[in-house]
Amino acid sequence: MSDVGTDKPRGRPRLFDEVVVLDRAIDLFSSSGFSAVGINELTRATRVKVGSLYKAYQDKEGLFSKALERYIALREGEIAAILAQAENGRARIAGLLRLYVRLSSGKEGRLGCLMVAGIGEISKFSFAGNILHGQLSRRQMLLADVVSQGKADGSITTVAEPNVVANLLLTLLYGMRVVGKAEALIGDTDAFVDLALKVLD
Amino acid sequence: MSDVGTDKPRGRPRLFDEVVVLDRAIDLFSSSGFSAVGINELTRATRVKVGSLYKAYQDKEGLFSKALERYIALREGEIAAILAQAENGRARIAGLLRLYVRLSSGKEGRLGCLMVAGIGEISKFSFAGNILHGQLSRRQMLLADVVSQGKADGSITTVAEPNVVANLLLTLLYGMRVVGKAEALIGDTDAFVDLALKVLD
DNA sequence: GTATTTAGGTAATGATCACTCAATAAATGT
DNA sequence: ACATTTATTGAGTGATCATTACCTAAATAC
Repeated sequence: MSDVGTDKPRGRPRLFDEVVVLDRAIDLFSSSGFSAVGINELTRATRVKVGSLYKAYQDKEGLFSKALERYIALREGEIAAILAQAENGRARIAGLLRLYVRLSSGKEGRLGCLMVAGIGEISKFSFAGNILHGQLSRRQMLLADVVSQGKADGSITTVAEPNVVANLLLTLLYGMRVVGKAEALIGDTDAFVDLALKVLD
Repeated sequence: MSDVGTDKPRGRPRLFDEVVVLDRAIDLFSSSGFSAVGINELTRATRVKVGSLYKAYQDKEGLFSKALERYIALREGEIAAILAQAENGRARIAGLLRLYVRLSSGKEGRLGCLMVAGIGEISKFSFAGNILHGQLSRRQMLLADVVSQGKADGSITTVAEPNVVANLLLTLLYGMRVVGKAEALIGDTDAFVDLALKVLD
């Protein structure tokens, strides 16, 4: 074993835990949006001094971008786990809908979605805009893929094109995050998911 | 005729056109969010000096609230017209879905939805938060009402409760605004609407 | 050892932030 | 005419904004 890539980094090692910093940034940006969160607030929440923050992330959008990438990775991990344990395409979609109902309820719902927050200010981003667009299209493709699986395994019978179904599901997922942030995703959540699944018939 | 309420106002008349000011504010806040728009930007766009703006609206949230109220009134007007000309409940829902597809496409889609922008920063609002919550619940009730009408006239056959259907439709409408802002509401829009209407079957 | 590299910490940058105040202007009421 | 009311204007408020420069600290490389 040559342990490639494990060689010691050159300068002084980082003292702060990047994962913690990004998680705090995720929470702040999710609940208030990019512009509403100041560097002061970020330094207070992360306990990382402003100089270190700028050395590590160049600027505010750089920090936002890294937080967004971590947010996406975490969510995609959750989703992969849900997809893996479901027995067919329809069950996978049902699992995703249930996940987003949960994400859009209670405290987590009020916190909000970093993707939605980012899209709200997408016009002012350079690099972060690419991340947002990329994630939207990857999510759309993933949904279309699952719909195709469901059509193949017989659990999804709609004659609609997988891309159209995926578009509608994508819209539903992010719509839940908006409505849930305002605590307006109320009522029988099982009935809500069952109803949404009708677009697969 | 006594022309009640038409008596001349007491002091110096307003020089600026409030409708124009609010429309500019709607555009700015919709596309960037509340915190991202500065007073400077608002004075430049409206050509109203900062002092006059503050005399008229007290503070930035006051201006945002008035803009939001106008935005809601305009949209509800559009919606009322669409509902009035449709022959049954299902056609009314179809009309609303088509409206939001249009709102979520092209330049208007990129501009974004002021409701969604407001919800994104709802935690920092006092008065504006009530407007947002109120509009969400009124829209939810309107949707449930139209679904009930469709059930009564036979054009909507689902056994799901109108409230659940309304919740799903509400989620779809705002989801379209999010996805549309990122220019990701693509593909066959007629097929999209047809598919969404399946939740009424 | 010394040089190099990277991070931490702090004070300070100019710009912009939301907001206020006092003076002036233009209308109505009596 | 004169008092009252409301709007306009523009300078000025302190606070906060994102960002940088500079010095020190801690690691590796030679």
